[in-house]
Amino acid sequence: MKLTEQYYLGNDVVAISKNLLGKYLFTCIDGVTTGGYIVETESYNGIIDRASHSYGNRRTPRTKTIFMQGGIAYVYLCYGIHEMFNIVTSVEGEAHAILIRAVHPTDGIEAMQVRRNMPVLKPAITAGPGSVAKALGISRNINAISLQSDTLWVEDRGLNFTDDQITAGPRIGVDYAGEDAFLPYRFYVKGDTYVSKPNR
DNA sequence: TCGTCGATCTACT
DNA sequence: GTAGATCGACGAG
Repeated sequence: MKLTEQYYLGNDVVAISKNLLGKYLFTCIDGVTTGGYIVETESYNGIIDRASHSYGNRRTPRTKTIFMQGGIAYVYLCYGIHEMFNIVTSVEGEAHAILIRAVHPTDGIEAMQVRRNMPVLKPAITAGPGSVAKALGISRNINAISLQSDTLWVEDRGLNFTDDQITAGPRIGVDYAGEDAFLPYRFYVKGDTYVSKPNR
């Protein structure tokens, strides 16, 4: 059930992003397992993608994780507040990454509510990348961790969405990326309550 | 060393 | 609809 290392090594990051919809993402942090199935992703297509941290082959202490071999997590801080969780794909040096923007929770919902300080369950609990990371207990100290570990992994439980249930569109919050901001690299499940911005 | 700003979310008007 | 939060990465000098 757990996706194999091989799954993450493909060189078509956009295809993998789309395929990840319906896969189950789990974390086991502090002995608590939380997770659900992925309903929204964005692709970051290596050093030629102006929206990516790796654009122009920019290697720094922060971005070096993206350049590693696929099958690991890339976690970083944005706006000084939010941690973002990405899955690194392809082989070493390609710098492909997939941002997990929204998850439909199925397991450990109470623990997520505590982490989010959200006593009443609302769709916003895992809608948006900052929310997903916080709800799942993901922080920068699991940056570069393997998705074969027992802390963080993705499962295939046979849930599949058809093309007419999936929408592709431009990515969010990447206006600075020029032409690349318009690429249809964002995928989400049409009509799912937990998608962050259904109307874009 | 310093200044700028970001793959965002929430609360409040 | 819009402002404020809040900090580290990065490029300029």
